[in-house]
Amino acid sequence: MPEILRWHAQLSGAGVRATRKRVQVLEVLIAEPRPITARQLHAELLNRGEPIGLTTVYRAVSSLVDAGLVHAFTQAGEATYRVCGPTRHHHLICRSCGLVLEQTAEPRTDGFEVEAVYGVCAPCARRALPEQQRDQPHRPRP
Amino acid sequence: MPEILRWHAQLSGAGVRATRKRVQVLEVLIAEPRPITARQLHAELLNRGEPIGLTTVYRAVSSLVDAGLVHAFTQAGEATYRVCGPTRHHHLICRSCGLVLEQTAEPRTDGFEVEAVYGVCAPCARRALPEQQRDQPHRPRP
DNA sequence: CGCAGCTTGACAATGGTTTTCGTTTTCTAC
DNA sequence: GTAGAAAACGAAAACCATTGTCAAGCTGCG
Repeated sequence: MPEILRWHAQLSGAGVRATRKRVQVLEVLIAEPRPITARQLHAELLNRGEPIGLTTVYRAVSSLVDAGLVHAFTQAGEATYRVCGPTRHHHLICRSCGLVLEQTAEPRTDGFEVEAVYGVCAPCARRALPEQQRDQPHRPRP
Repeated sequence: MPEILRWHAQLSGAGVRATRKRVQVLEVLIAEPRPITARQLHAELLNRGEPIGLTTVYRAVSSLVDAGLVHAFTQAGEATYRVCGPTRHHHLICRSCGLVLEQTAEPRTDGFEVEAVYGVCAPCARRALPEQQRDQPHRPRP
């Protein structure tokens, strides 16, 4: 199924009209390789010459999340958004660089239905603390 | 090593004094089986007849997180806190009931250093959607 | 056309968290 | 013990992401 048809199917399936503003928000999200905040979305749309209100951006991403086209993350205490595929999956999110990987394998650790895994990706882990103590528990990196 | 000595060792190791207020905050956290918010911590301390300011609670949990005694989570958009063990580990957090499991095994999915895994625990998963469609991608449960 | 209902956006309100700043407590040196 | 310095404390204000309000605009349908 072509992407654009899938969008409309998923939107209407969730009772959400594919309005101009919502599609514009979705287009920005599709172009972004990693999760961005509502304010960044808003700024990017204004950059593109598309007048839109911040309130509308918040409502659009909310609709898109409800429709299953977009996934919401929490990074540094604020919500970020990114498009995600239609099949069941979970995400690996690097707390340091913001990289997101979609994983289709089902880990089911201890019976958990895993939705999001936060951690530090291999390149960021190598970059940080290359020679310092490594066995400290959960010291947040600056 | 007795718990109380470990606290002091970890606190002083992070350059944090084991003051009366911080110890009281830590005691409440130790008694709580799952993560609680700063406001809940504050209310519980007032309940116990310990006068403390909300600002101090925020600063105390921040110090305790820095010292590695407490781990911070994000649930429903606000920060929650819970004591955690001294050894390297990660957490499984149920988005539905707030249950937290400490895991010491290293999953290292795709080279990630896993810190926190958000999902739905088995009892909550059984309770929700027992017969409805199960293969929807990431539809947030109400 | 004309209505009903969804959508939009400026503005206000909310609420968790942090900053400010003056006061109090704690630690260290004597 | 006492003094002085540094850290901790707390009330109030500031901050800021997010949500609510409400009037105006748009869309589809009879």
